[in-house]
Amino acid sequence: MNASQIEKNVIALVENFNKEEFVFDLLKAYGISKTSITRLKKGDFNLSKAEGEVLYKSKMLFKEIAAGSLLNTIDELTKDVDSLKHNPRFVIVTDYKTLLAKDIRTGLALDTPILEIHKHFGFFLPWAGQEKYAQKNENFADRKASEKMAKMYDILVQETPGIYDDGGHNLNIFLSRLLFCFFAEDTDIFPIEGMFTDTLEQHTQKDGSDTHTFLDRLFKVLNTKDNSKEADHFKEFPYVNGGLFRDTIVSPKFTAAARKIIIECGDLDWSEINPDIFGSMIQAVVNPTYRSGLGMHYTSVPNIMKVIEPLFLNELNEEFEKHFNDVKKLNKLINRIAKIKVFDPACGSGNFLIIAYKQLRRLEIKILARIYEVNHQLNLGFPDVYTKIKLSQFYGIELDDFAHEMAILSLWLAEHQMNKEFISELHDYGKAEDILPLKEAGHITQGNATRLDWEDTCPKNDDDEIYILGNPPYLGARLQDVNQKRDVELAFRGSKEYKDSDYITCWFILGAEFIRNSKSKLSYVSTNSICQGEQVAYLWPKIFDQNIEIDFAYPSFKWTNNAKGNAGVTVVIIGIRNNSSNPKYLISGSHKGQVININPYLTAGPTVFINKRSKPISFFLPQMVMGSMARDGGNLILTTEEKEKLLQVDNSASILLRPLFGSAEFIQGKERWCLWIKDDQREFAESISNIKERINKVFDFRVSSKAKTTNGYSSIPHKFAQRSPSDVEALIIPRVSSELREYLPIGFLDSNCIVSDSAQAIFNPEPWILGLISSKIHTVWIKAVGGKLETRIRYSASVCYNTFPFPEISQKQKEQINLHVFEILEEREKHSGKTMAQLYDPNKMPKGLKEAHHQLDLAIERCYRLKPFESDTERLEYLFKEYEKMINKNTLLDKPKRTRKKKA
DNA sequence: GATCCGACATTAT
DNA sequence: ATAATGTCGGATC
Repeated sequence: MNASQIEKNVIALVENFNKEEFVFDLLKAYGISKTSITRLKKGDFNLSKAEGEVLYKSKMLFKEIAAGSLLNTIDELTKDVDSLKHNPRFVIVTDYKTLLAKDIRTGLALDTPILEIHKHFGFFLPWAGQEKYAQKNENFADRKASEKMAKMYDILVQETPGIYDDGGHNLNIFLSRLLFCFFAEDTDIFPIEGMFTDTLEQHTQKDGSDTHTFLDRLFKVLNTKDNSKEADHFKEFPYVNGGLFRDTIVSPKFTAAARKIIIECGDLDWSEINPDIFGSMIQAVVNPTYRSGLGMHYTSVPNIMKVIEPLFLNELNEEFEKHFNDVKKLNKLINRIAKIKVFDPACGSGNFLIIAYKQLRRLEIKILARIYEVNHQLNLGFPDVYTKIKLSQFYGIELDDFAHEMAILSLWLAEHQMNKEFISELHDYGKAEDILPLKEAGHITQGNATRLDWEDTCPKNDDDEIYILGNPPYLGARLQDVNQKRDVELAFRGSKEYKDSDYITCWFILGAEFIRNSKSKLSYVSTNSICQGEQVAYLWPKIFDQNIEIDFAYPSFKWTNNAKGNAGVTVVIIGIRNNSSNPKYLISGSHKGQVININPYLTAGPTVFINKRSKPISFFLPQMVMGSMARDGGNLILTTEEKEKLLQVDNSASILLRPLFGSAEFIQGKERWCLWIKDDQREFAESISNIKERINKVFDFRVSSKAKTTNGYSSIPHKFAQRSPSDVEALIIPRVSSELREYLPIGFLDSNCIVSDSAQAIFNPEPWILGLISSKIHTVWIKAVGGKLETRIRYSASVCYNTFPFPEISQKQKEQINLHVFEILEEREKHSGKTMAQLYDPNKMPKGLKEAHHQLDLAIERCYRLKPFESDTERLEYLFKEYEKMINKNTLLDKPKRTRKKKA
């Protein structure tokens, strides 16, 4: 069935609207067969047992509700694990007035009056096997143009030795000018369509020998007011200026091939180019590491909107709604908008600035249209209007020279596009000045934002309304080079915590200083690492100390954009402002929840910083250590096949082999082995040639490592670099594991096993310790304060275990908990063929095991207090209070440790 | 000597 | 392709 037929069907459905049959009619409209629908109605296809729900495998989960909270219902349903097992493509909720739907695969949402559903018929096309087309062809023009430009760039660089001698600045300006010409000749900036490419083609030699002189001359013409004395074919070109053509640069020499490709570039339709992201794509042209993904790290428009809306756009829109009928106030609002400064201190090719610019221009259009409407009703005249928003309200800093050129250029392109929109939306009275000669540009500075004084780029007056935004670079502490390390050190003003902080913290600290005691606010897209684990206590006290607070946040979500390759990172969006009584919001998906406080873990609780510590705060708990770290280049570790092969050659080697348990081995039941050679066994070990070879390889690996500590371990190539106790029983706790499980998959290993560094261990453990660590209340703590690998649970001794507040319990209580632990082990034993991953699969966990855990949870929580806990929020708040108490007690006993608490 | 993290890395589906 | 889910070893404490 084709799309237009489906549209007709949906229109017919609306015209003959029938409440009882609605969902079935809808499916029918998309070509679902009659028999399927009959069986769905009868119930044997309906996988849901709930009243008013229809769950149709891989198609949809539908629910009708009485009037009320549609939004809450759809939120709940989209999280309903049992239903999602059946892979419904859409979740639909309706009260038969409004219909909300969510596309589970793409995350797109629909919110429409049910009688207007035909206007959105495309939303459900995937039922008919048709994906939403727009997505696939998005940015086609940008991509095509980028690919062509990349080709031209390669040829130029290849054939022009010394082109980089000035660091590429000359070439960057040259490319930027070319792009302007391509764009100008297709969008009425130049008086004749295609005049740049045509003139070049007609007035240069085919062999490319004079292309550069032509371009040099043309660029001069574009920078000259009076061209009357120029040759005829140059005369028609206008005066551009704006700084773009101000400086004299030398165009690179062209070959026939290079000239040909420049003409091909010109023949593309550049009017389709989208300045929002075009700059980022073109940037990839000169940045080889981004080449394969074409603009890998540009921020997608929806994500930019997530920053801009709560930062200032929502508030401006509310102002507009509030003064809808008051022309005076509306004019005042426009004047306010015309003074706002938007500042991106890591602007790249400017996409945040461009989107912000466009959004403000669109709001201005809306306001002007409304003013016109009111005046019209009052029979008042309405003079021609021009925009009051100027590119000079937009500020940026960017390290990369080419990107900074692109930011300036893209802002001009955006201005031109918005002028067109202004005129067409406000027909009759909306006017725009000629774009040429280019006037004010955005204030984009090239340089290292961590070292520059931001006020040199974006001057700050007392009553200025400045919005800082952007997506500054992330780089973990171990991945920074010396200069970047120094950048962070300077930003931290000498405080030692810089050493383990992500590179982006520079932008938070400098930004906080910039907005302190002013009307300005700030919001970035950031790696979520700064809101997890040890880093929280490094960065956030420095922000909050300046009387600054988090006013909105989007907790962790996965980074995506439309580029070919996506960066592997999970991000958050954080907005900060000077302390205020205005509301605060935690936002996720379509849900926006008002909360009393947002703490640096981006949850709604009180502000507490959990510092990592080397000993358990609950001092009577046994020490937890990391498993043994090989640092062997893989040479001391063997697969089962490798082990078998080794034993076939020499069976006596078996005394040197031990089963190795890291996280994957323990959770997923994988089998690996390691060579565990004691010093007095080394001679024997080296008598076996395969092992001797492995030891040599370990030596080579360690010697050639760039880490000094690893070099040191080359003296003991027969052993793991760092070894935790062997020949004792162990409690193993995976260092990284899935966040989807209800309980941490932990367990006991016998004394022959070696725990690898991908797991933590407690040696010679008492059984009740397993009970403590696998308890619900402990998991709540881990998930709140622990580090994460993206969103996965990352268990560490110093952040998770040593900080966990647990009361000192009696021997009798321990024995009580022991019994529950034995119960759990017994339940696991009943399914001995299953791996831990299977046993603890949140959907398939055996009932008995679940019940045993539940009983354990109750017993553990009774150690804290007799009154049962009602919710995880309550558990966490209680734990934070206990933590505070213990910290204060410790502070009295020994040297002070930093901890603070703010208002709840 | 011990560690927490990764604009990630690798395996399932 | 996308979804699921944890390695390995550096630089720092």
